Amino acid sequence: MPKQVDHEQRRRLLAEAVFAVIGTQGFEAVSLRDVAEQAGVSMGTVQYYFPTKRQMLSFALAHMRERVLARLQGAVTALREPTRRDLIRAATAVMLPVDAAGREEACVNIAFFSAATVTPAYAEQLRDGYGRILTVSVASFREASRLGELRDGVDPDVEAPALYFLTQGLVGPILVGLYRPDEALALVDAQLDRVFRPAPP
Amino acid sequence: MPKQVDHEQRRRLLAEAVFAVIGTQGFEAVSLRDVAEQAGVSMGTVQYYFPTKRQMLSFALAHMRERVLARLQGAVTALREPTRRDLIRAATAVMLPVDAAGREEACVNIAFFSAATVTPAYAEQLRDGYGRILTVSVASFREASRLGELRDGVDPDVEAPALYFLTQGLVGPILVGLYRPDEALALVDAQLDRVFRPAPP
DNA sequence: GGCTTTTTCATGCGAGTGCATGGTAACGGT
DNA sequence: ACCGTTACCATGCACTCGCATGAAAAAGCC
Repeated sequence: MPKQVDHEQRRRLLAEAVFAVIGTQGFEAVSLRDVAEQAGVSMGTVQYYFPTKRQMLSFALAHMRERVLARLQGAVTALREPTRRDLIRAATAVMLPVDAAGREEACVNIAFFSAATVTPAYAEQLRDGYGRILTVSVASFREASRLGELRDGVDPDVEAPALYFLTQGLVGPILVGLYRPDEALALVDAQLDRVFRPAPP
Repeated sequence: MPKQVDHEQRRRLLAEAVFAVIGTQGFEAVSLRDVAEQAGVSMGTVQYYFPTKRQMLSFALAHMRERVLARLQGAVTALREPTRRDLIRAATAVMLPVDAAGREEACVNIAFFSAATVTPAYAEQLRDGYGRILTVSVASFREASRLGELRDGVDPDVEAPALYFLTQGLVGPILVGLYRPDEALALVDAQLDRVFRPAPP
């Protein structure tokens, strides 16, 4: 029984094609034909790996989550001797559309957020994904608080969601050109300044 | 020359139908037939008032902005002897999907944000609309700062965007059920507590 | 090499799309 | 009362959509 291709890898390839189509032509323009063309295969192949369009999009959403997490992991491990603030700042920067990859991910994510308002399955996936990130963020802030890195009177259970939602709120405005990435990062830094104790020289 | 109907009002009616369709079936499901049925008219009528679908959606986006501003105005004027913090909090609450109207508006807005990533005309409209709100917010914070209502060392030019983008970032998570409206308002209040001086008894 | 299984593709189909067209009802001015 | 403008509607058309079908190509196993 021959099994020469890795189905999961093939699906990831198609998911990347989905991202490209969403990023260049928008979510509503995603069709099986466009995805097939973008991936360089025929339409039948797309159907072979995804029985239905919705399943394809659902897989793409799951793959997008993993892609973001991978990029986040990479950005974190790239730091040499980072402080906790450095880690949080790097993770925040990953979620902002500052480069091409981040912008594509942001476009895809906002598209799925929009679709999630009428497709509960997407909403559940987004809850899981972002809820996990939020949990990690809270844990990181709590650890910083335990180590005395935060200013007096700063509640990590408030500041973690605050920074997280601030970041989320910056994505849309950056995408439409209302705010520049450097302005957004400056705002994030200002927030971090107010939360973290100044570093001892 | 008979002119018995108000074209602008008719367009607003159709725009409201567009909102209903987006809110219940999603942005990509918006068709001229759906809008016509939702509005209780025929498809030809929709075409009569909007030469093309894109112009209809563009008008709908502009009308949505006015609807939000009207609801914001209403919420603000409903307050009796409000403090500046009360005003800012009320305006913030309007932009969060806490009730049915707010939720519908949020669904429509996020849909247009998504579409704006590939439709520059939408992006420009969103920039104008939200940029205006942001400007007003900054002005309000500056006024509060001038009157000494803010805590020491608080920069209104930082806090105004921070609160605004925090609010924007809360919209999506509330829509998908990751965060509850009361949690979001609590976060906003915490932010306001940190920015505004405690009220003198 | 033959054969089965896996993988890929081309094509067809019904449904739905945006838009164009021609026709019809309603109203205001004279 | 009549007519022209306005408002509205039903229908047709070319197109695209997701999905189903059947066949061709590729690849491991005997």
